[in-house]
Amino acid sequence: MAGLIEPRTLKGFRDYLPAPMMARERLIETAKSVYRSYGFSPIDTPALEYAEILVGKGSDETDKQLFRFTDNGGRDVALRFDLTVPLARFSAQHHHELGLPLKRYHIGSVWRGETPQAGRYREFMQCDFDTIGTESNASDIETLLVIHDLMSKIGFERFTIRVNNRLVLNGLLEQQGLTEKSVGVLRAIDKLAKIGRGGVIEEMTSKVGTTQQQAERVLDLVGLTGTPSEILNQLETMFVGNEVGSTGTARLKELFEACAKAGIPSGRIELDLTIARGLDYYTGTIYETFLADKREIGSVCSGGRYDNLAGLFTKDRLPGVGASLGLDRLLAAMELLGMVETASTPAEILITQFDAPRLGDYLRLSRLLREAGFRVEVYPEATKLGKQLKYADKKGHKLAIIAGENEFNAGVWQIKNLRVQGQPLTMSEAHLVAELRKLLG
RNA sequence: GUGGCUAUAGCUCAGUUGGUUAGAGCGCCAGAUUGUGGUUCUGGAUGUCGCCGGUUCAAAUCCGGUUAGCCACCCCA
Repeated sequence: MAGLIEPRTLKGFRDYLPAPMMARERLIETAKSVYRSYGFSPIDTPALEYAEILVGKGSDETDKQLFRFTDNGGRDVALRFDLTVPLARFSAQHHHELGLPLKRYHIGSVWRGETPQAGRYREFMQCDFDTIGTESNASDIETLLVIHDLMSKIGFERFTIRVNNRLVLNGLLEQQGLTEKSVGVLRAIDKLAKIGRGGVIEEMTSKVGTTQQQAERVLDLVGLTGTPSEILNQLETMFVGNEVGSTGTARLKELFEACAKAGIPSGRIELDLTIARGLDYYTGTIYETFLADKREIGSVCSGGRYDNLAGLFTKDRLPGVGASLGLDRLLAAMELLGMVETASTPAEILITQFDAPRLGDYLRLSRLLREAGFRVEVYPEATKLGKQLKYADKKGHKLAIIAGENEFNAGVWQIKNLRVQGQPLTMSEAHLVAELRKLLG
């Protein structure tokens, strides 16, 4: 046959096979339930927006990475590259009808036309949650609690949420007379872990245009060590008379104290003055979450406070705070850490089809078991039993139910536990559900 | 967007200085076992060597282009 079209996917885009897709859906379910447990409501927005809504609202980089084109009606449109800018538009448009504060979560795909690398794709999913319309530090603290619960509900024990506050950084920059160059300086500081002290100084002096002395001084301050409270005490002293720095310090102090009282294990939250976040719109608290066992993969949940989210869309001032779970990156880490189950079926029970004329009985049982809350699949063909069991084994069903003439005559069902070796159980239908519950525990 | 590395069976890869019909392991299919999986044994199928073009008597092998993956820069989830 000539003229076959080669099946292929676009650069940076990919298919999801059942096993990873099930892990992905589980992750999304977990995220939703945590968000809902704090009272965040779901919303959605269109994937495609007028380009003017998206252009220039992120960084220069995001403009370059936009998937942008003219639609059939001649409109200049683009795919969203994050969920925050759509949220800004959404808030400006709807906050009057919804009221403030607005707590929303938003799970959806975003697109960036950047060069793909491991764990970085042109289409990926974000799971954002934000609190709009309040400047209260309580929301900053709650955001951190949500991140913490999210990570532990997903199943991570060894992770740290690094916290900082832009006001502290701004205070430092103000004292060094670097306010004008803050974006470049912060971007350089953000790279400290990656390129080292010398690299950061080099970048600051050559690219950003600070003096050697300014660069060193900034790094000294940012590199303060000790427990959070020790560092905060030093900052407090340093910022006497500096309002911006003092406010940032006070907010961080309240955050650490409240988290301790709320029962977050110490050590899971770190004060790290070097995290700056590249995004220009953050103005207060900043969060980054690292997996202790997969630090190199980068932050899996990041966010922060922005005090004027929708300034480009409305004169109403809409401060907010929130964070975004990097679903695909997290999933890649979980795969590497062996946290993803290998089963490729959601069904826990396979009913084999032994006697084709008994199809009705198999289907009746399957409905009865589904009614009882089990996920049940009936094998579609009455082929050799060995083949059906092999299928169950491969797909990851936990139990198989078998019945042929012998069983039907005796009025029983046979249960085979595929996770262990051994003799199958046989029992009447009356006892079946209870036994299955026990086996699937 | 810039630079580097890579591309051989469904998957992971081998293929010696270009030389006849391109290999292995795993997986897949069938049988041993016509009522019982994951172990074992036996047999079997599968490739225009990513794609296009060039050099050559001869290309999986060399050259150019292209597409995709990976890595670095940049940025970020």
